[in-house]
Order: sequence, then structure tokens, then C-alpha cells
Amino acid sequence: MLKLMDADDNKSKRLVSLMKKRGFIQPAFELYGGVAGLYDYGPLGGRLRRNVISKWLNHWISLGNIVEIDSPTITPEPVLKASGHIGAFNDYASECKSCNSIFRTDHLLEGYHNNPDALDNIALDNELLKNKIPCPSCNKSEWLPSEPLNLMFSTIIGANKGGRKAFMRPETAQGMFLQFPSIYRHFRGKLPFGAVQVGKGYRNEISPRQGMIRLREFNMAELEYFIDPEKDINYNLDLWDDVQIKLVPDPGKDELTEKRYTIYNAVKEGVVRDQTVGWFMIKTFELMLELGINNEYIRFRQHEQDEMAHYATDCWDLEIYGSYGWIECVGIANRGCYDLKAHQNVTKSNELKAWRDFENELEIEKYVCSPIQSIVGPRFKEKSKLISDHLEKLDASKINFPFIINIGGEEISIEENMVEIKKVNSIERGEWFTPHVVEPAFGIDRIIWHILEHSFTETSKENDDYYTILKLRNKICPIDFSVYPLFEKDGLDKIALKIIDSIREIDGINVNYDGTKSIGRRYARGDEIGVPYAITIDHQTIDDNTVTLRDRDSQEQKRMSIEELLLFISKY
RNA sequence: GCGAGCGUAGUGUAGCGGUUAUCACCCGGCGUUGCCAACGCCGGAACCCGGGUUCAAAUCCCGGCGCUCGCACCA
Repeated sequence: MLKLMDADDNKSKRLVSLMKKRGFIQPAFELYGGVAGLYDYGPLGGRLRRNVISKWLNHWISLGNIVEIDSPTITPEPVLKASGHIGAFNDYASECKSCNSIFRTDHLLEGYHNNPDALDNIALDNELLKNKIPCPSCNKSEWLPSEPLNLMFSTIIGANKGGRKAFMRPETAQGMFLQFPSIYRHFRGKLPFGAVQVGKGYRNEISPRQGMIRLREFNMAELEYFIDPEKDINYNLDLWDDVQIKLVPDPGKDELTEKRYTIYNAVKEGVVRDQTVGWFMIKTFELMLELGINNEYIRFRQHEQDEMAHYATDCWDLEIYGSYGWIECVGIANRGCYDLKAHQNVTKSNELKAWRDFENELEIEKYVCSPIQSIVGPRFKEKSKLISDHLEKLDASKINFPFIINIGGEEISIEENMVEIKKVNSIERGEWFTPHVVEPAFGIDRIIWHILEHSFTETSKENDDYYTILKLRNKICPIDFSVYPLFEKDGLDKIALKIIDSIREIDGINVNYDGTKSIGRRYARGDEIGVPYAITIDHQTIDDNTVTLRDRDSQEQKRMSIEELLLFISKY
């Protein structure tokens, strides 16, 4: 069943050639020799990318409680330190003096040290030496000093010497977390809500391979969905109840196995631990189908416990099958309250919280000590402020006079005449808490690559080896309609251009004219770049104002009036 | 980062010390045909970059960059 690209290795090569030839995707800076991991989208690819992003945005924004935001790619160091990226990114690597192999230093020390992740480079080198760790490759034990393996691009903000250290963001998520106060205000405090951001992310990969799959600068699209972990939300989990989706749950110690579930059952049986994660799995699955990914080549794989990123508590990857095998294209993670808490801790801000009403108001009756300032003041002088603060926090119902309090190491006796016991009635309606976050994060470039692979169809026509049809979905394809005059004389070309003018008045339609070479060749050119419909102007058009509409995939043609055509296009 | 192989028009390729750098598709113009990559003529377009060896380098050598594959890396 899973014979797509690997059945014919040259097929993916032909796809790459086509992508370059027709201006979808190509290596960037080729004139200067190219840079690994950096790609250009060309005239058609640019359009395709835009369409994919639009579809992605509309899919989420139409849920009604999700907004789009945008934040800078340049990110000051403290932000990424708080988010844990600096720690996680500063892994160290050691090189073997003898055979030049390179290994993660903390991996080498596994089994010798409880928590090698926490050590700095000097401690790591000492551990290597002390334990005489052998090189897994050549078995010798001669290590060069460990070097940090930082996978972020660093830069300096400000042209002068004292500039602030910064990095190109490795994910867009932090933008949503830092904008939480603004988003919270926008939704007037009503959870759940979410924010999305589409933009570039950067990772300075050691050795990017696999074409578009591992890039150094890439398009990512992330959604942060803020929820109250103590409130159940009614999700429409049976939305795709007729579809059995392939899931690969974390097997623990067992073999990886693929099982088919409806998401509804997967959540019910606890295979998917979190219902919000389940909900986004469904909506993500739906989006993939709308983008033109083949549903047989989609599966969700659960992260194993030790594979999970530093922030996640449960994580499912949507993987798509193609010529590189199963590739992670979306990660849906429950990040808990990790990020908001992390930024709270560093900034001491109270703004990264949400308010939760109690179901029933709590009437609280308590007794407080209210210091009588005219006595406490003159008696304790400069210490009286501290003493008053302390007294106000005491539960006065449990007090017997005189009693001793401890202020700055000094014992102070409080007598009955210093305070007044007051009864206070207060009503607690709710509390502040840190919302939890469920994050679906999409690798747009990887998705685009698989859309192209799944669309790429080769048939043969009589004497041709390969007849290529790129079966892109309507509205994802870069060009929606092509208009071909059967030949460029007798006014057919003029009619074609007039029809194009009318089509261009319809919003969001990209139409293209081609008048050169034979009609069959023009159909072929259009099929190759995935134009879903060809409109042909022939002699009959002059007589009765009708044209033919050719369907890309069936090659069938229907004759219709120009009015009917325009109606069809406006509903397309 | 290491090791092996590779890098020639837009694409796919031949040439592997001396060629006007091969062929095909392709692209443009003109003509012809007139609904599924038709034909003819004309035209367009390339040796990854830098250094070296040689009378002579696309070809041999060295370095860089890129690609593919293995090892490592991919939070």
C-alpha cells in the first residue's frame, strides 16, 4: 500500500526537476553556489505558498475564537533563556581525537552520571576524563574539549559595541505567549481562545539534508490555544467519526504499531490523553485533506516520554508519507503552563494569568488583627511598619494575648491593647491561574513538499514516456484558469483577452493566457503546473459566444456560454 | 562535522588533456496544421567557484561551495 515514491526513486528526481524548471522551488543563492538548507519559492511556488498559508489561516480563524498576530523574528536573549531554548540549545559535543567522530557529550555520559544535562563544559570534560569514556566508534578515550552545539543564529541588536545579544527565533510560539495580555484583553478574559502566527523560523542545522525537509530558514505556522485545565470543554470530537485515522501510540517498551481509531474513541479510551489535543488532531487532519494531502499517507505518532521536548506533557506528531518516508509535518503538544510560568518567573509579571470564577461564591468570614497605629507607632518607631504588615496577615481567631512575633530575628511581644480584632466578611468569586496551552505547530515547507508529491501524477499518452499532471486542489494551485485561443487569428485571441479581463474582475482568481504552439502542448503545460481548468476559444465562439471548459484530471470538455463560464468561475 | 561519489544550457545528458563542447526535451520568432507535448525553417541558452600542473584543462591536482549516500546531529 505504501508505495508512493520509493517504488520509483527517479520519480522524486523528476519532481525536483519539474519544480526547478517551472519555478516552484529551487535552491537559494544558486548564482553564488547555493547554501545548504536555504530554498527559494519561485513564481509559481510563491503563489502556492501563499495559498497554503491563506487556507491554513482561514481554517483556524473561522473557528471564531482565534486571532492572528505577528511578532519579530529577532528575539532578545533573555526571552529564549526563559523559554528554555538557550539551555536546551546549548548542548555540548565532544570530538574524538583519534577518529574525529562527534557525539553529544551528555549522551556519552549516560550511565556514568545522573544528570549530565545539567553540567557545564568543564564539568563534562572532567567526567569524560574521570570515567575514561570510550569513543563509541573507535573505542579509544581521547577527547578534545567539548564545544557548545548552539543551533540558533545569534546576532546583536544595535550597531554600537554595547548591543544586546539576540537570536533569530527558533519558533514563533514565544510571540503568542508574550502577547498573551493583549490577546486576553481582546477576548475580554474568556477562555478558551487562541492566537496564530505564520512566519519564518531559524535553526542553524549542523548538516541539513533531504531538500525541503530540513531547512535552516523555514516557514512555520503555529497556534497557541489557551485553556483552563480545570474546565471541561465540549469539543465536537465525533466530527470525523466515520474516518478511522492511523495512530501510532507511544508503545513504551513494545514494538511500534499502527492502529486505526476514530479520534472520538482514541480520546475515550485514553490513547489520546488530552481532549483538546484530540480536537486539534481532528481539525488538523481535516486541514490536511483540504490542502490535498492523501489521507492514506497521514498518521499521528505519539512522542515517547524521553523524546518529548522540554516543554511538552503530551505530544502527537502528524506524519506524512512521501519519498523521505514518514516525515513529521505537524506537532500537536500540550505544553501545560510551562511557557507562561517561565516568563512570569523571569519578568515577575502578573499579566500572564487568567481569571477563573468559582462555581459558587465563597463567603469568607475571618478575624484580622488591625494594629492601633497610635500605640504601635510610638512604641516601635522605625520597626512599626514591618510589625503592622506582619500583624495584618495573622488569623486573629487563633490568638491569645500576649504573643510573640519574630521580626528580623528579634522577638517582639504583642499585647492586647496594641491591636483591634476585627471581623471581616469577604466574598471570593474566583481566582487567578496560569492557563495551559495546546500548541499545534506546522512546518509549512514540509507540508508544501508533500502536497506536491501527492499531487504529482505521471501517466502516459501514446508516444510519451511521461505525461505529468500536478493534481493540486482548487484554490491551492498557483493558477486557477488558463485561457487558450485555438489559434491566434480571426479575432480568437482578442476574444480570449476579453474573457480574461472579465475573469480578472472576479476576486481571488488567477488566470493566465497562452497562445503559442499547438493546443495539445498548451494543455500539457497547464496540466504540468496544476491548472485545474482550461478555457478554449474556438471558431464556434465567434458564432454563438460559447467556449469549452476542460477539466485537468478527466481531460473532459464541456461547452458553455461565456455567462455560464463566469458564473462557474465566481462559484469555483 | 567525517568518509565516499558527483557538479556541463531552463531540464535531462554526451565528451574525461587539443572539438566551433554532443544530443534530446525546452524557450522565442515566422510559416503550416487546427482540440490533447504535430511539422518545417531560423534563433536562444552551459563546462560550480578559486588556485595549480601543462604549449594546451570541462577533462589532471589542491582548496572552497553545492548535491547524493553512509556515520554523527535533528532540542
